Amino acid sequence: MSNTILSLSLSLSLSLSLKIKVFVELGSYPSMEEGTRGACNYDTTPTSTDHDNEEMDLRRGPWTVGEDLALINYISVHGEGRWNSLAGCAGLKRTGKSCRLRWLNYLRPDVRRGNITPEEQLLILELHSRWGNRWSKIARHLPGRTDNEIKNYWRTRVQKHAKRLECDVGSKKFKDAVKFLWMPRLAERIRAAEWSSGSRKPDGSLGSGDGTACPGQIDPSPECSGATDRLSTSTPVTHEGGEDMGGDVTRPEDYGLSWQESVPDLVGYDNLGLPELDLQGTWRDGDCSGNLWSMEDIWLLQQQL
DNA sequence: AATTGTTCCAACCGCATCGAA
DNA sequence: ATTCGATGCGGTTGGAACAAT
Repeated sequence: MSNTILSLSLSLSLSLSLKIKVFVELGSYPSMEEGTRGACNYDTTPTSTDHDNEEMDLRRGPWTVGEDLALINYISVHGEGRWNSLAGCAGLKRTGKSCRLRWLNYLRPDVRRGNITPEEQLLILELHSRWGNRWSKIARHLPGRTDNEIKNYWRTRVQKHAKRLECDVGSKKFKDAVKFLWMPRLAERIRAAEWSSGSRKPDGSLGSGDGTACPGQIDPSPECSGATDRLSTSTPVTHEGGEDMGGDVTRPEDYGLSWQESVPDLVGYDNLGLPELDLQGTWRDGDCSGNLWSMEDIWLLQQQL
Protein backbone atom coordinates (compact mmCIF):
# COMPACT_ATOMS: atom_id res chain seq x y z
CA MET A 1 0.00 0.00 0.00
CA SER A 2 2.69 2.45 1.04
CA ASN A 3 4.68 1.45 -2.01
CA THR A 4 1.73 2.23 -4.20
CA ILE A 5 1.31 5.63 -2.64
CA LEU A 6 5.02 6.30 -2.91
CA SER A 7 5.18 5.39 -6.56
CA LEU A 8 2.07 7.40 -7.26
CA SER A 9 3.52 10.39 -5.50
CA LEU A 10 6.80 10.01 -7.37
CA SER A 11 5.18 9.77 -10.77
CA LEU A 12 2.96 12.69 -9.96
CA SER A 13 5.91 14.71 -8.77
CA LEU A 14 7.79 13.97 -11.96
CA SER A 15 4.89 14.77 -14.21
CA LEU A 16 4.22 17.97 -12.38
CA SER A 17 7.76 19.18 -12.14
CA LEU A 18 7.79 20.54 -15.65
CA LYS A 19 4.45 22.19 -15.26
CA ILE A 20 5.54 23.76 -12.01
CA LYS A 21 8.71 25.01 -13.63
CA VAL A 22 6.69 26.74 -16.30
CA PHE A 23 4.45 28.37 -13.75
CA VAL A 24 7.40 29.50 -11.69
CA GLU A 25 9.07 31.00 -14.71
CA LEU A 26 5.88 32.79 -15.55
CA GLY A 27 5.79 34.11 -12.04
CA SER A 28 2.25 32.99 -11.50
CA TYR A 29 2.72 30.25 -8.96
CA PRO A 30 0.78 30.53 -5.75
CA SER A 31 1.78 30.19 -2.16
CA MET A 32 2.50 26.59 -1.31
CA GLU A 33 0.81 26.97 2.04
CA GLU A 34 -2.45 27.26 0.27
CA GLY A 35 -4.34 24.02 0.22
CA THR A 36 -2.10 21.98 2.46
CA ARG A 37 -4.19 21.82 5.53
CA GLY A 38 -3.62 19.07 8.00
CA ALA A 39 -5.54 15.88 8.61
CA CYS A 40 -9.23 15.84 7.83
CA ASN A 41 -11.91 13.61 9.10
CA TYR A 42 -12.66 11.74 5.91
CA ASP A 43 -16.02 10.52 7.00
CA THR A 44 -18.79 9.32 4.73
CA THR A 45 -21.39 11.87 5.57
CA PRO A 46 -21.80 14.70 3.14
CA THR A 47 -20.27 17.78 4.63
CA SER A 48 -20.81 20.35 1.96
CA THR A 49 -23.39 21.11 -0.63
CA ASP A 50 -23.63 23.42 -3.57
CA HIS A 51 -25.48 25.79 -1.31
CA ASP A 52 -22.63 25.70 1.18
CA ASN A 53 -20.21 26.30 -1.64
CA GLU A 54 -22.06 29.41 -2.61
CA GLU A 55 -21.54 30.69 0.91
CA MET A 56 -17.83 30.12 0.73
CA ASP A 57 -15.29 32.14 -1.16
CA LEU A 58 -15.01 29.72 -4.03
CA ARG A 59 -12.23 29.94 -6.55
CA ARG A 60 -12.87 29.57 -10.25
CA GLY A 61 -10.80 29.64 -13.37
CA PRO A 62 -7.37 28.16 -14.02
CA TRP A 63 -5.84 26.02 -11.32
CA THR A 64 -2.66 27.09 -9.57
CA VAL A 65 0.27 24.83 -8.83
CA GLY A 66 -0.54 25.01 -5.14
CA GLU A 67 -4.04 23.78 -5.76
CA ASP A 68 -2.79 21.01 -8.01
CA LEU A 69 -0.32 19.86 -5.37
CA ALA A 70 -2.94 19.96 -2.67
CA LEU A 71 -5.27 17.84 -4.74
CA ILE A 72 -2.53 15.39 -5.70
CA ASN A 73 -1.30 15.07 -2.16
CA TYR A 74 -4.74 14.45 -0.84
CA ILE A 75 -5.66 11.86 -3.44
CA SER A 76 -2.33 10.08 -3.07
CA VAL A 77 -3.20 9.50 0.58
CA HIS A 78 -6.96 9.12 0.57
CA GLY A 79 -7.77 8.12 -2.97
CA GLU A 80 -10.39 9.45 -5.34
CA GLY A 81 -14.07 9.91 -4.75
CA ARG A 82 -16.44 11.90 -2.56
CA TRP A 83 -15.32 14.97 -4.36
CA ASN A 84 -17.28 17.56 -2.42
CA SER A 85 -15.86 16.55 0.93
CA LEU A 86 -12.49 15.98 -0.68
CA ALA A 87 -12.39 19.57 -1.83
CA GLY A 88 -12.92 20.82 1.68
CA CYS A 89 -10.62 18.34 3.35
CA ALA A 90 -7.83 19.14 0.92
CA GLY A 91 -8.21 22.80 1.75
CA LEU A 92 -9.31 23.67 -1.74
CA LYS A 93 -11.78 26.46 -2.28
CA ARG A 94 -13.19 24.64 -5.26
CA THR A 95 -16.34 22.71 -5.92
CA GLY A 96 -16.17 18.94 -5.88
CA LYS A 97 -17.00 18.99 -9.54
CA SER A 98 -14.07 21.22 -10.31
CA CYS A 99 -11.70 18.96 -8.34
CA ARG A 100 -12.97 15.86 -10.09
CA LEU A 101 -12.59 17.45 -13.49
CA ARG A 102 -9.10 18.73 -12.75
CA TRP A 103 -8.00 15.31 -11.56
CA LEU A 104 -9.55 13.29 -14.34
CA ASN A 105 -8.63 15.59 -17.20
CA TYR A 106 -5.24 16.81 -16.15
CA LEU A 107 -3.60 15.53 -12.98
CA ARG A 108 -4.21 11.81 -13.19
CA PRO A 109 -0.80 10.16 -13.69
CA ASP A 110 -1.96 8.13 -16.67
CA VAL A 111 -3.27 11.05 -18.68
CA ARG A 112 -1.61 11.17 -22.09
CA ARG A 113 -0.65 14.52 -23.50
CA GLY A 114 0.33 15.49 -26.99
CA ASN A 115 -1.00 15.00 -30.47
CA ILE A 116 -3.65 12.46 -31.25
CA THR A 117 -1.91 9.69 -33.17
CA PRO A 118 -3.22 8.37 -36.50
CA GLU A 119 -4.25 5.17 -34.73
CA GLU A 120 -6.20 7.18 -32.20
CA GLN A 121 -7.73 9.33 -34.92
CA LEU A 122 -8.88 6.26 -36.76
CA LEU A 123 -10.34 4.74 -33.64
CA ILE A 124 -12.15 7.94 -32.77
CA LEU A 125 -13.67 8.13 -36.23
CA GLU A 126 -14.67 4.48 -36.10
CA LEU A 127 -16.18 4.64 -32.64
CA HIS A 128 -17.90 7.92 -33.26
CA SER A 129 -19.55 6.45 -36.34
CA ARG A 130 -20.96 3.77 -34.07
CA TRP A 131 -21.81 5.67 -30.93
CA GLY A 132 -22.05 9.32 -31.88
CA ASN A 133 -21.13 11.91 -29.25
CA ARG A 134 -20.65 9.35 -26.49
CA TRP A 135 -17.32 10.87 -25.58
CA SER A 136 -16.71 9.09 -22.32
CA LYS A 137 -17.57 5.76 -23.90
CA ILE A 138 -15.17 6.46 -26.75
CA ALA A 139 -12.51 7.66 -24.32
CA ARG A 140 -12.59 4.35 -22.47
CA HIS A 141 -11.10 2.75 -25.55
CA LEU A 142 -8.27 5.24 -25.82
CA PRO A 143 -6.14 4.73 -22.73
CA GLY A 144 -4.93 7.98 -21.25
CA ARG A 145 -7.20 10.14 -23.34
CA THR A 146 -10.04 11.96 -21.69
CA ASP A 147 -13.54 12.47 -22.95
CA ASN A 148 -12.86 16.20 -22.88
CA GLU A 149 -9.82 15.83 -25.10
CA ILE A 150 -11.65 13.68 -27.62
CA LYS A 151 -14.58 16.03 -27.60
CA ASN A 152 -12.27 18.97 -28.22
CA TYR A 153 -10.51 17.06 -30.96
CA TRP A 154 -13.80 16.36 -32.66
CA ARG A 155 -15.11 19.87 -32.38
CA THR A 156 -11.95 21.68 -33.41
CA ARG A 157 -10.57 19.36 -36.07
CA VAL A 158 -13.27 17.13 -37.39
CA GLN A 159 -16.03 19.70 -37.46
CA LYS A 160 -13.67 22.13 -39.13
CA HIS A 161 -13.47 19.81 -42.09
CA ALA A 162 -17.21 19.44 -42.23
CA LYS A 163 -17.43 23.20 -42.35
CA ARG A 164 -14.98 23.39 -45.19
CA LEU A 165 -17.00 20.80 -47.04
CA GLU A 166 -19.99 23.00 -46.41
CA CYS A 167 -21.93 20.19 -44.87
CA ASP A 168 -23.07 19.21 -41.44
CA VAL A 169 -20.85 16.87 -39.48
CA GLY A 170 -23.81 14.54 -39.15
CA SER A 171 -24.66 14.59 -42.82
CA LYS A 172 -24.35 11.56 -45.04
CA LYS A 173 -22.00 13.46 -47.29
CA PHE A 174 -19.55 14.04 -44.51
CA LYS A 175 -19.90 10.57 -43.06
CA ASP A 176 -19.13 9.09 -46.45
CA ALA A 177 -16.09 11.30 -46.85
CA VAL A 178 -14.85 10.14 -43.48
CA LYS A 179 -15.59 6.50 -44.12
CA PHE A 180 -14.28 6.19 -47.63
CA LEU A 181 -11.40 8.62 -47.69
CA TRP A 182 -10.30 9.79 -44.32
CA MET A 183 -10.34 6.44 -42.57
CA PRO A 184 -8.74 4.50 -45.42
CA ARG A 185 -6.13 7.18 -45.60
CA LEU A 186 -5.36 6.87 -41.93
CA ALA A 187 -5.30 3.10 -42.21
CA GLU A 188 -2.88 3.36 -45.09
CA ARG A 189 -0.70 5.66 -43.08
CA ILE A 190 -0.74 3.35 -40.09
CA ARG A 191 -0.01 0.33 -42.22
CA ALA A 192 2.90 2.09 -43.90
CA ALA A 193 4.34 2.95 -40.50
CA GLU A 194 3.93 -0.63 -39.35
CA TRP A 195 5.69 -1.94 -42.42
CA SER A 196 8.55 0.46 -42.08
CA SER A 197 8.97 -0.44 -38.43
CA GLY A 198 8.73 -4.14 -39.21
CA SER A 199 5.79 -4.74 -36.93
CA ARG A 200 3.63 -5.79 -39.86
CA LYS A 201 4.57 -7.52 -43.06
CA PRO A 202 3.41 -6.28 -46.45
CA ASP A 203 0.96 -9.15 -46.66
CA GLY A 204 -0.83 -7.71 -43.67
CA SER A 205 0.27 -10.30 -41.17
CA LEU A 206 1.77 -9.24 -37.92
CA GLY A 207 5.49 -9.18 -37.55
CA SER A 208 7.53 -10.88 -34.89
CA GLY A 209 6.51 -8.55 -32.11
CA ASP A 210 5.73 -10.06 -28.77
CA GLY A 211 2.31 -8.50 -28.64
CA THR A 212 2.96 -6.36 -25.62
CA ALA A 213 1.26 -3.03 -25.66
CA CYS A 214 3.33 -0.03 -26.53
CA PRO A 215 2.84 3.37 -24.99
CA GLY A 216 -0.04 5.00 -26.74
CA GLN A 217 -1.31 1.81 -28.23
CA ILE A 218 -5.02 1.81 -28.68
CA ASP A 219 -7.31 -0.43 -26.77
CA PRO A 220 -6.99 -3.93 -28.20
CA SER A 221 -10.27 -5.13 -26.75
CA PRO A 222 -12.40 -7.21 -29.11
CA GLU A 223 -15.06 -4.55 -29.15
CA CYS A 224 -12.92 -2.01 -30.90
CA SER A 225 -9.84 -3.77 -32.14
CA GLY A 226 -11.34 -4.09 -35.58
CA ALA A 227 -10.89 -0.42 -36.29
CA THR A 228 -7.34 -0.66 -37.48
CA ASP A 229 -7.00 -4.37 -38.04
CA ARG A 230 -9.98 -4.71 -40.32
CA LEU A 231 -8.60 -1.90 -42.39
CA SER A 232 -5.11 -3.19 -42.50
CA THR A 233 -5.79 -6.80 -43.31
CA SER A 234 -6.34 -7.88 -46.85
CA THR A 235 -8.84 -10.50 -45.78
CA PRO A 236 -12.36 -9.29 -46.38
CA VAL A 237 -14.50 -9.31 -43.27
CA THR A 238 -18.17 -9.68 -43.75
CA HIS A 239 -20.28 -7.44 -41.62
CA GLU A 240 -23.53 -9.06 -40.67
CA GLY A 241 -26.37 -6.64 -40.28
CA GLY A 242 -24.46 -3.55 -41.21
CA GLU A 243 -27.06 -1.36 -39.65
CA ASP A 244 -25.02 1.79 -39.70
CA MET A 245 -24.19 1.35 -43.35
CA GLY A 246 -27.83 1.58 -44.12
CA GLY A 247 -27.44 -0.52 -47.22
CA ASP A 248 -27.29 2.27 -49.78
CA VAL A 249 -24.08 4.17 -49.91
CA THR A 250 -23.77 7.63 -51.31
CA ARG A 251 -20.77 8.25 -53.49
CA PRO A 252 -19.07 11.63 -53.74
CA GLU A 253 -20.07 11.71 -57.39
CA ASP A 254 -23.63 11.88 -56.23
CA TYR A 255 -22.84 15.34 -54.96
CA GLY A 256 -21.03 16.28 -58.11
CA LEU A 257 -17.65 15.88 -56.46
CA SER A 258 -14.61 13.87 -57.30
CA TRP A 259 -13.13 11.76 -54.54
CA GLN A 260 -10.39 14.24 -53.94
CA GLU A 261 -12.65 17.26 -54.04
CA SER A 262 -14.94 15.67 -51.53
CA VAL A 263 -12.25 15.88 -48.88
CA PRO A 264 -10.26 18.97 -49.71
CA ASP A 265 -8.01 18.84 -46.73
CA LEU A 266 -8.73 15.63 -44.94
CA VAL A 267 -6.05 13.77 -46.79
CA GLY A 268 -3.24 15.89 -45.47
CA TYR A 269 -4.79 16.04 -42.11
CA ASP A 270 -2.84 17.26 -39.12
CA ASN A 271 0.58 15.87 -38.43
CA LEU A 272 0.37 12.90 -40.71
CA GLY A 273 3.29 14.21 -42.64
CA LEU A 274 1.31 14.08 -45.85
CA PRO A 275 0.96 16.76 -48.47
CA GLU A 276 -2.26 18.67 -48.37
CA LEU A 277 -4.90 19.20 -50.97
CA ASP A 278 -6.04 22.71 -51.54
CA LEU A 279 -9.69 23.55 -51.91
CA GLN A 280 -9.52 22.97 -55.64
CA GLY A 281 -8.50 19.40 -55.02
CA THR A 282 -4.96 19.68 -56.29
CA TRP A 283 -1.86 18.63 -54.44
CA ARG A 284 0.11 21.41 -52.85
CA ASP A 285 3.47 19.77 -53.23
CA GLY A 286 4.60 16.79 -55.17
CA ASP A 287 2.64 14.12 -56.90
CA CYS A 288 0.87 12.06 -54.33
CA SER A 289 -1.60 10.26 -56.46
CA GLY A 290 0.03 7.00 -55.54
CA ASN A 291 -0.94 7.51 -51.95
CA LEU A 292 -4.63 7.48 -52.63
CA TRP A 293 -6.48 4.25 -52.40
CA SER A 294 -8.00 3.01 -55.57
CA MET A 295 -11.74 3.03 -55.98
CA GLU A 296 -11.62 -0.73 -55.75
CA ASP A 297 -9.87 -0.53 -52.41
CA ILE A 298 -12.40 1.92 -51.15
CA TRP A 299 -15.36 -0.19 -52.12
CA LEU A 300 -13.64 -3.23 -50.65
CA LEU A 301 -13.24 -1.28 -47.46
CA GLN A 302 -16.91 -0.49 -47.51
CA GLN A 303 -17.65 -4.20 -47.50
CA GLN A 304 -15.28 -4.74 -44.64
CA LEU A 305 -16.74 -2.04 -42.43
C1' DA B 1 5.32 46.55 -34.37
C1' DA B 2 0.50 46.71 -33.86
C1' DT B 3 -3.87 45.02 -34.76
C1' DT B 4 -7.22 41.68 -35.97
C1' DG B 5 -8.79 37.10 -36.73
C1' DT B 6 -8.54 32.16 -35.75
C1' DT B 7 -7.58 28.01 -33.29
C1' DC B 8 -7.34 25.30 -29.41
C1' DC B 9 -8.25 23.57 -24.92
C1' DA B 10 -9.10 23.95 -19.90
C1' DA B 11 -12.82 24.80 -17.25
C1' DC B 12 -17.58 25.69 -16.36
C1' DC B 13 -22.58 24.78 -16.68
C1' DG B 14 -26.87 22.38 -16.71
C1' DC B 15 -29.02 18.18 -16.84
C1' DA B 16 -29.54 13.10 -16.07
C1' DT B 17 -28.82 9.18 -13.37
C1' DC B 18 -27.84 6.60 -9.34
C1' DG B 19 -28.00 5.25 -4.69
C1' DA B 20 -28.65 6.04 0.15
C1' DA B 21 -31.62 7.62 3.67
C1' DA C 1 -42.34 6.45 -3.02
C1' DT C 2 -39.78 10.49 -2.31
C1' DT C 3 -35.96 13.39 -1.44
C1' DC C 4 -31.39 14.79 -1.88
C1' DG C 5 -26.49 14.65 -2.49
C1' DA C 6 -22.83 12.66 -5.42
C1' DT C 7 -21.29 11.66 -9.68
C1' DG C 8 -21.04 11.48 -14.67
C1' DC C 9 -21.89 13.29 -19.16
C1' DG C 10 -22.26 16.33 -23.15
C1' DG C 11 -22.52 21.12 -24.59
C1' DT C 12 -20.59 25.61 -24.27
C1' DT C 13 -17.46 29.34 -23.28
C1' DG C 14 -13.36 32.38 -22.06
C1' DG C 15 -9.08 33.43 -22.94
C1' DA C 16 -4.29 32.32 -24.17
C1' DA C 17 -1.51 31.28 -28.06
C1' DC C 18 -0.72 31.62 -32.65
C1' DA C 19 -1.30 33.27 -37.52
C1' DA C 20 -2.37 36.61 -40.81
C1' DT C 21 -2.60 41.24 -42.30
